[in-house]
Amino acid sequence: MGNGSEIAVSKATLSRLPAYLRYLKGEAGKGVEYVSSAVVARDMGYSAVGVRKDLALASSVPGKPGVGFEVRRLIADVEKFLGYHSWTDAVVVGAGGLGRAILSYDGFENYGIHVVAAFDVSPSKVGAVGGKPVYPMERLPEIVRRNGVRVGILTVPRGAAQSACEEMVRAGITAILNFAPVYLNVPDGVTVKYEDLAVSLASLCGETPVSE
Amino acid sequence: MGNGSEIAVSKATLSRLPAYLRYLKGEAGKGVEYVSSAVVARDMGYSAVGVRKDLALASSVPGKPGVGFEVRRLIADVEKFLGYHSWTDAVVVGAGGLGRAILSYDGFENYGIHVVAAFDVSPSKVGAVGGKPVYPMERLPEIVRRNGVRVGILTVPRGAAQSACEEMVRAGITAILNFAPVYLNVPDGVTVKYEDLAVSLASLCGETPVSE
DNA sequence: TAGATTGTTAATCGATTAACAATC
DNA sequence: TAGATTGTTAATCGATTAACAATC
Repeated sequence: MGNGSEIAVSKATLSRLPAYLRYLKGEAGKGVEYVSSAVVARDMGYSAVGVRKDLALASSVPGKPGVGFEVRRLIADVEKFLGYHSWTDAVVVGAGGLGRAILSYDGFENYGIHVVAAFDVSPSKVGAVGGKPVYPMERLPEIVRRNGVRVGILTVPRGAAQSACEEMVRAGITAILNFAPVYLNVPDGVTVKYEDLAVSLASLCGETPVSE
Repeated sequence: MGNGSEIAVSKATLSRLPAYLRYLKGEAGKGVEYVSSAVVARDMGYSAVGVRKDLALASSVPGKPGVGFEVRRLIADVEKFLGYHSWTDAVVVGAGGLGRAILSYDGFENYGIHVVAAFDVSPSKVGAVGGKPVYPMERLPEIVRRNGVRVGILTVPRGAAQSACEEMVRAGITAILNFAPVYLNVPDGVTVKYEDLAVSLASLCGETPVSE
């Protein structure tokens, strides 16, 4: 679809680009103006050729032979490439510990994500957290529709996840970031991404060299 | 290393196994006793042959032609295969909103992860959350060493992340799950896994079909 | 110019898909 | 036995690595 001039970008590259961004921002903060693919590769544990291929794809300007890539321009290019400048609205469903932590999380704004509001079944949770309103669950459809929100962050307890998910889908949510450690049954056209903190941690442990 | 009888298991398979586990537990909860690769594939959006290859690797018993795999046994086998039954201790550094949410998170126990304690520089955070102690930061080395903890969960604000990370490494932590949205500089032998909530959400948004 | 570093083309590697015989 | 579903072997596909000419 589109005009056919799109560049094919591999999934693997796409998953690495946010890591470059994080690294480059760190270097920029240290006052580094140029980076070479060799240095980036060493610091990040990638191969230099891989880094060049990835960056060539996202950079608006080719790297300078003998010099490398300009850090500040590269940051802007990668952000643009990833679409972090086009804003996306999201809602949080479940205003318990994790939901509240997410409401106060300052990292989203940098990625073009705007958390609109949170929702909870419990009247005691209604109010505001981190400057964001927490509404009773009944208002979910109204607010999702009014703002045309497509993305929802699900942070309810395990047992409430499936039914909350169904409410979200009914309200018009089509992409769910699920923190509840359960499998969600969703209709076609709805994407679920599982953000299982325990799995992340377990996979990290798996990488720890097990000595004897 | 080892006795040479180890089976090569692809990274791709390893990353899918926790997803199978989540799905299988959901089915078990519904009372399903057997699943076929075709059904799993349809529900999870994989290919049936891929599912068979993955499950063959983790299952202790071959699937029965004409019937499929026994759900309960498969769950036990996959858990065993992933090593979720060998306990790993972990500490949380940073007892703010996210740190406290993780302390009360009930999902870790199922994955063989035991959160020992949390630490915070602020005296006002010291105490207990979710039945877990929160100690002042000074006690990190002592408690990490005494328990032989290798895994740390970093949930301090962005600006404090690098120095907290260094304290963790000094104390003996060799694997860090980093929730701060910054690149961490660590010595060789230390693994960092970036758990950037914003990146997860952004990548989810990227999968949302952009209409016109 | 010389040195460093780039981008590209070809070769390798790993993972997925296709085809099919084996078996409950 | 017949049908469904399995596991395996070969073919395809995608991504990474190696080799090298181009260029600041």
